[in-house]
Amino acid sequence: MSVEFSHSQALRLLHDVSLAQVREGGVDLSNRQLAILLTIYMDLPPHTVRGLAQKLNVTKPVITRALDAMGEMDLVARRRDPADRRNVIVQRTVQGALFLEKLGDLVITNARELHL
Amino acid sequence: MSVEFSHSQALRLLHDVSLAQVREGGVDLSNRQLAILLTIYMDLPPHTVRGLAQKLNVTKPVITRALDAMGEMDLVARRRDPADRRNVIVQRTVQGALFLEKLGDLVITNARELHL
DNA sequence: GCGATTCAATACGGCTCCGTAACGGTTTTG
DNA sequence: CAAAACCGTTACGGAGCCGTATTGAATCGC
Repeated sequence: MSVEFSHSQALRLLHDVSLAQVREGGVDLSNRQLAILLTIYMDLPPHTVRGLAQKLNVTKPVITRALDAMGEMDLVARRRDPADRRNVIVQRTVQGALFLEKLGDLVITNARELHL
Repeated sequence: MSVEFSHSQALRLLHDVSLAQVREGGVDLSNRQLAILLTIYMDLPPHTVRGLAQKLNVTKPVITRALDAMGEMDLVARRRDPADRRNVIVQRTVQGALFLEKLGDLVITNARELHL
């Protein structure tokens, strides 16, 4: 992308990416779910429910429910921490990695089309 | 942004933007609502319910409900088309423009921090 | 060892959104 | 000037997420 990156170019990029996702009609994540998913995949593990809740500034049930929903879609997996069995370790999945790969490609493709 | 724009940089940008929005705790739009809002503000008017439904590949009630929700937040406004009173013209609002301005700034700020 | 603490999950009532179908109001058609 | 077509909205039952409060399991502190 060029160094100059205008306001309307930023919004156009968001528009094109979100529009492509809506039109595709596939997985429809909320903003919260996306933020959780991206945090799991982009930040250093390990990820616990409590840790994610603090990072996102939301309550723990929000994380639990989001993991329920995304676990159902095989985007993330849960595992008990053997060292401290109170904790739950959130892990990546092949399905989740594929989804984010596709999402990243979508951003790059649309950015290129905008000559950014 | 540089011409080279890696996969992980794209996801990192999305992560930072969505995380900032979640942590902020303000308006929480679904992906569909965001796509509708950005279409209204980025594409050429006039915008009708039917036109938006076709553009986004969703049913009309989805648009009606999204306009209800975003109208309640003063992000968009509705007006009957005087020429053909069956149509509803969807219009921008000051509040909506401010929201998108803030969103665009968020993208640009995070892009700069990633040295894109 | 035993109470206090911490963890994730669950219960609960409420709200929003979903898709399908039906509905009134408006315009076009023949 | 009726019949058909079109537009946006509403009705309906179902599903998902919300925040708050509570639960059960595991660990810590004394």
